[in-house]
Amino acid sequence: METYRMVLLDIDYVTCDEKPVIRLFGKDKSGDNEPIIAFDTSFRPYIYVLPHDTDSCIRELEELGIGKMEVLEMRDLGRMTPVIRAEFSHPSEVPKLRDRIRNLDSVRDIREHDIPFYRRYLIDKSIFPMSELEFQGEVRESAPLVEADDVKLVEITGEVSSTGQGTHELDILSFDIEARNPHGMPSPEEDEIIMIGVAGRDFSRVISTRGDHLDYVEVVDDEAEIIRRFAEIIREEKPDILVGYNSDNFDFPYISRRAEILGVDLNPGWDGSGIRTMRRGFANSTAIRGTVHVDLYPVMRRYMNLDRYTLERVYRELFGEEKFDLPGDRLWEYWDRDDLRDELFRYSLDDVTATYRIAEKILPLNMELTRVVGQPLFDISRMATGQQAEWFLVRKAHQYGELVPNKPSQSEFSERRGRRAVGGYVKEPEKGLHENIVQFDFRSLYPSIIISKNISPDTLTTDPECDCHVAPEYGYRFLKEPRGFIPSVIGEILSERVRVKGEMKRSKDPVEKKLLNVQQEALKRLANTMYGVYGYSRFRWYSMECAEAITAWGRDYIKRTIRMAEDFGFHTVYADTDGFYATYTGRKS
DNA sequence: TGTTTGCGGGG
DNA sequence: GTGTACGCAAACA
Repeated sequence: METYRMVLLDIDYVTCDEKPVIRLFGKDKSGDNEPIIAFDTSFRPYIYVLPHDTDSCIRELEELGIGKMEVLEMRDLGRMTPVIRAEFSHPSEVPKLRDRIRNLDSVRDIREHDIPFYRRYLIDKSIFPMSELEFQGEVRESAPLVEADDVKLVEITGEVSSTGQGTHELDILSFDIEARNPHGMPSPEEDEIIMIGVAGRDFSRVISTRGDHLDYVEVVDDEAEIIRRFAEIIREEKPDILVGYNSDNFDFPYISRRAEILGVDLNPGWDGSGIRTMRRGFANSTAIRGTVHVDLYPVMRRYMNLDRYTLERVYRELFGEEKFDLPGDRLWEYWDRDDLRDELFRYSLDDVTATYRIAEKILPLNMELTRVVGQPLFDISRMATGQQAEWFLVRKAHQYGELVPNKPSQSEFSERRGRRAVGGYVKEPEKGLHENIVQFDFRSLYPSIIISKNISPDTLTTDPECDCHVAPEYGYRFLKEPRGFIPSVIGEILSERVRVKGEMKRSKDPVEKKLLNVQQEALKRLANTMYGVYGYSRFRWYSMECAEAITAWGRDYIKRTIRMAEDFGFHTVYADTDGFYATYTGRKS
């Protein structure tokens, strides 16, 4: 048995002899950064059962065939409650049995029955994707469902833990396809792929069937060969991250369909698996096992506020330069005409280089969010910020011994929808040019209010006798003691941010300084997300009372501050939520 | 005024 | 995958 260290990139589970096997994909840090798959056969799924009566509940669960059970005390929205931790042999048992368990006479409720198995593993083992982890293991000749001879295989035979190390120089590969499109948007049913551009740290090239006079073009025989070569590059390079722009919904589905039509078998995954496209509601997501595929389009939509999110627009916004562009509907002409073809090659190369540059700029923040939230970058890059906050809280709940509330049912969801908390106080700006303006604003107003007023679903009370903070306008009461779950978590985030900022100030190394800056930025984003999620209708810790109380206190504070300023002779010209602008008149208004 | 539908990105 | 999912503007009733 030896100790291994690896940077965790991807995680999944497979079934072997009817048992689940967790597989961790990453780069070996105890070796020479080579690809490694570590697998763990010892982890089992479980849910929490809240009984009316513990003994009869255990009996009823035994009758259902639940073998392993443990009685625990956990906190449920502030109240200590006995729970039964019921273990299953396989994740697929959970959806099969949970409704029957929920409907047992002795059962009050069930919890944490919808946590994907790989997420449960990350949370329970306190390990973080894009960070280094350490484990005891033994090298194996083979691993469950792995058909590859170029990856190190290790069975986990001892404890898994985080080393706390986070630095790892990222290996990013970007890609972009071009198709011949004589009738508008290309359709994979009839329109061939003519180019695939790829770019890494110190190379960029275009794979195509033409263009052999250009040094950046790799010429291959036919379309099937373009696709095969692309999959081969991914398989051989095994980059940490593969990025595209709208690649979830365009490039990858297109490549997959063309490969299918042409009869090309693709296996770019570390385990020899192919391109997997999954339906996620309306949109798709596409994954390659081992390599983290990040579609920058949803990332950029969340990252900045623009009218449009075309690659051109986003690139201009980030770098202040124009990208080489061609009219999209005429690209096929550029391919067909000898005098225009070189421009199409340049366009392809420019697109893929732009994608790479955007990735270099944007991924660090997503890496840090991944490290803080503790879910895979693949998921984080596709999650709404509210979801990121929620998964962060699910992890914290496990750490604190708190039960995670269930997701809202369809009826709860539709009831919540449409209800909106009143927002911040706004005083419409006075028209005109104002001179000698003074400005005031609160630093992170809402997070501070949540902490100072202890606003949390588990501190909300109807007890008129309690020692409470009472919300203005609404009169909602929040216990002063003990500290609520969400205020504690926000407090943790903010003090961690203070620590990181201090370290940043002390640091002399510019690279380290930059990393620490991104770290504190990620923490700031997470803290600022927390106030909004109380009113987010899919949120597990949803509470309209909390959402309303926060903004009510916010309005109260800003209005009182404005009043005080006016008593000193200031005149407010404009105010919004957490700050205001004023002129000095010297007169009390 | 409230409710339903359609779209974004990609070539 | 312990699945089934966004958010907004425009069009419509």
